[in-house]
Amino acid sequence: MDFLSAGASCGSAPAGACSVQDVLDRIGNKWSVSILVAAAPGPIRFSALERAIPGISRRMLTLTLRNLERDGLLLRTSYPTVPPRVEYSITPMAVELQSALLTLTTWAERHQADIAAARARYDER
Amino acid sequence: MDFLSAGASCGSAPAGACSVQDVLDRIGNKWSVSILVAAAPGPIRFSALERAIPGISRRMLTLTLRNLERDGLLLRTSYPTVPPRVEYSITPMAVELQSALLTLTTWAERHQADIAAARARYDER
DNA sequence: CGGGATCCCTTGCGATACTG
DNA sequence: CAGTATCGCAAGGGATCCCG
Repeated sequence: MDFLSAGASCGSAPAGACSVQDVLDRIGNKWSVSILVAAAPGPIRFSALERAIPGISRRMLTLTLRNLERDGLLLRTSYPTVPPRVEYSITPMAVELQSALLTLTTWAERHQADIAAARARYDER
Repeated sequence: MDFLSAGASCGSAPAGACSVQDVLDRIGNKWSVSILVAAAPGPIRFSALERAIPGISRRMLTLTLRNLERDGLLLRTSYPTVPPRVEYSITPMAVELQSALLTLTTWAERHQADIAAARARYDER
């Protein structure tokens, strides 16, 4: 059954996995979700993001911000002052994405114990 | 790979990103979703999976199957015949996960044009 | 302050060959 | 048929330094 039916062509994924894979390729990396969460609802400054996301490097913050901006999930606004000031806000599209991710969060929390149990059982052998 | 127990805290993620990150760490790789989709509702044999997922290598199919089985998302049943026969089925928990992913699919399809446009705009400069 | 450039290590993944 | 073992490349990501 393909209730995960896809619209566009998406390389070599089986029918149904395509669109999901597309999203995952964008936000399935180490920092995207953390940034999206931390940047909501915005605006928030670069240094504030850095402080809000423990463990992220300056490099990865910049890179991930660029990718999110490129996909239209973040809006970057720079003010040509001295010292410079840059603010990021999430777009309406990203807000909708967060709602979608909420479904995943619910699933994760509901089955977190089952997963732990399954792992324990598996690792025991 | 992550050998921490599933019950552990999500470490450095901001509040709210934790559970989602947890799911993404499991299925955010290259083949997990494709396999879950192809294996539904099951049972399906190893070679059938291999044929159903174009481009996957034997190695990655095996590895990803193991991880999914470990997390309790797939059930592996081997029949000690000659030649051997192994069947995989997705678990009820994985079925629920697919429903959750449907939300993401919907989002992806609805905004796929907007994303493409945002990218084009960004790349143009 | 908000990055870019460079270096380097680690991880993911593909290709290929072998096996019960 | 359903794997395992080994190799090697390339992407991901951290640390550090520099710069307008």
